[in-house]
This record gives sequence, C-alpha cells and structure tokens, in this order.
Amino acid sequence: MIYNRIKMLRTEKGLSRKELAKAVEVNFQTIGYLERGDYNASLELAFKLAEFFEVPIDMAFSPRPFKTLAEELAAARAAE
Amino acid sequence: MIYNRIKMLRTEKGLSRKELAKAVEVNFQTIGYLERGDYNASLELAFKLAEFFEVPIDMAFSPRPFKTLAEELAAARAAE
DNA sequence: TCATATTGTTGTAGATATACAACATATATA
DNA sequence: TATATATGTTGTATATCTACAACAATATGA
Repeated sequence: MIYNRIKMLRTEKGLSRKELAKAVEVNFQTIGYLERGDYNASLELAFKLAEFFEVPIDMAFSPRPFKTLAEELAAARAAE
Repeated sequence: MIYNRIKMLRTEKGLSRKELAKAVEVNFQTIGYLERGDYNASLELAFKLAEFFEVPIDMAFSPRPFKTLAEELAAARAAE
C-alpha cells in the first residue's frame, strides 16, 4: 500500500478531479480511486502527477503514512 | 515508458537478479523484465528498490532517459 | 571437460491498474 | 426550487504487472 497526497495537492490548486485528470491524461474516476486509496498509481502516473504538481515524487507518494503538518514542523525544528 | 537504473545499481553491488529479487520480495524473473524494460515496476516495487539501494526514487527511475555519466559530469561542472 | 550459476525467451495464469457507464448523493448557484 | 457540478459506488472490460515453469544460451569455476 502506497500513501499519497493527491487530494491535498489537488485541492490546494483549486482543481476538480476532472481538471486534474485531464492534465495528467487519465479518466477522472481514476483520480478518485487514487485519492480514496482504492489502488496505487502506476509508476508512470505517479511521475506525471509529481511533475504536474511540481513536487518531488516522494512528496506526493510514500510507502509510509505521511506526517501531519504539525509533525513536519516539529521535525524541522528539531533538525536545527 | 519509465527508464530505470536497476541493472547498474544491482551490478554495482555485485548482486545476481536472484539475490536482488529476494531482497525486495519478487520473483527473480521480474527483475529481468524490469532491467530489460519489458514493463515498468509498480509504484510499490519502485519504492522498495529505491529503498534497498538507498537512493532517491528518481535516481533509480525516470520518465526520461538517464544521462550518461559523462553528461552528468558536464552538467555538474556547468552548474558551478 | 563437467557442473553450476546466471541470464534470456516463451508461455500460462492471477492480481492490479485503468477506462468507462450508470446511478446515487451532496453541494453550490441561478 | 431547479439546475449544474463534484464526488462516491457498483459493475464490466481491457491493459499491465507479477509469479511461475520450462528450456536455451552463456559464462564461470572445479
């Protein structure tokens, strides 16, 4: 199981699933499946999505659950 | 089509396909298929491989052909 | 040479990803 | 209210990924 931040990245851009789907050339229902975690993106689609959102691929996908923003902040502070 | 450096990363470590396959828990023939470009890894397998080789995922996989070492060197020098 | 390991090829089968249609529900907006 | 848009659910069909078996070809080493 691979976790993803597609929904967050999409809504942050104010896009509908249909619009995102068109941008990365998949069916709009496929975006829904990914966001709900029904199945994983293919590697090809993962690269397309990461490229579209202009983030490194492991910012959009992760084999482990993503940290919350609060956890990220705490980790960043601890790293200083 | 996604390009990969699995063969390079594997041989660099002096591993056979069978050994690598065992490490990432797939059939050894699956490694062969990936190295030959017969098909792409799933996102899950891509993460496993990147983690095993301790490289960022886009060092092991890319939607565009990888640069040769010579090109990488030239690019690195130009960036200074 | 013989034996063994490694890789490539072909084929079958199962699992997963994607497309697409139909319909339900919710939400926003005229 | 009525209409449109967005999302969720279910089902079918196709493509792609993975496992596994059998065999050929090549290399490596005793």
